[in-house]
Amino acid sequence: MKTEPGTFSWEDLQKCKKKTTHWEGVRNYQARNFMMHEMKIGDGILFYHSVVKPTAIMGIARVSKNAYPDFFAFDPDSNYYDPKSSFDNPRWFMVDITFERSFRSPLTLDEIKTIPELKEMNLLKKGNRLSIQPVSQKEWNKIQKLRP
DNA sequence: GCCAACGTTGGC
DNA sequence: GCCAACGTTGGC
Repeated sequence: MKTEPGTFSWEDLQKCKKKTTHWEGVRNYQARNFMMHEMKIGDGILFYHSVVKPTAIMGIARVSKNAYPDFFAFDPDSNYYDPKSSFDNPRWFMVDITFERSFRSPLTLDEIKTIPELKEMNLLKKGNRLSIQPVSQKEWNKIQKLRP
């Protein structure tokens, strides 16, 4: 899961009550569908800081609640308000995520690029803009070895 | 700050 | 259903 640390950072997550937050504001259908259909309680998450250098995976979080309606879409005062999403027919969904552990040092995009096993990661693909991306088992295992 | 990539919108 | 215009993302 990608986030701009200026909006919501790895440190912010650790300051949350129970180190848990709802992942509101996803307004892309592919990312939404992935949350709705693929992400389940207990699944591992690589938490990635985009835009602000050094861009890097900061650590591991877990899905702690399956997808449910993103209620920020119902709030006219929210930046994430979407009048086309209603309580009865919600268009946008979110999951809850919980902090698990920080990497000793962030796994930077530059480092990821040097690792042959991670060459196929969605993160490295040109034009990739999706804020939530699947990670293969192989990639996951390799990253655990790099940052035990 | 630039710009490629790409998703969304809306007129037709 | 097409596609031009527009907005956003995000690495560089």
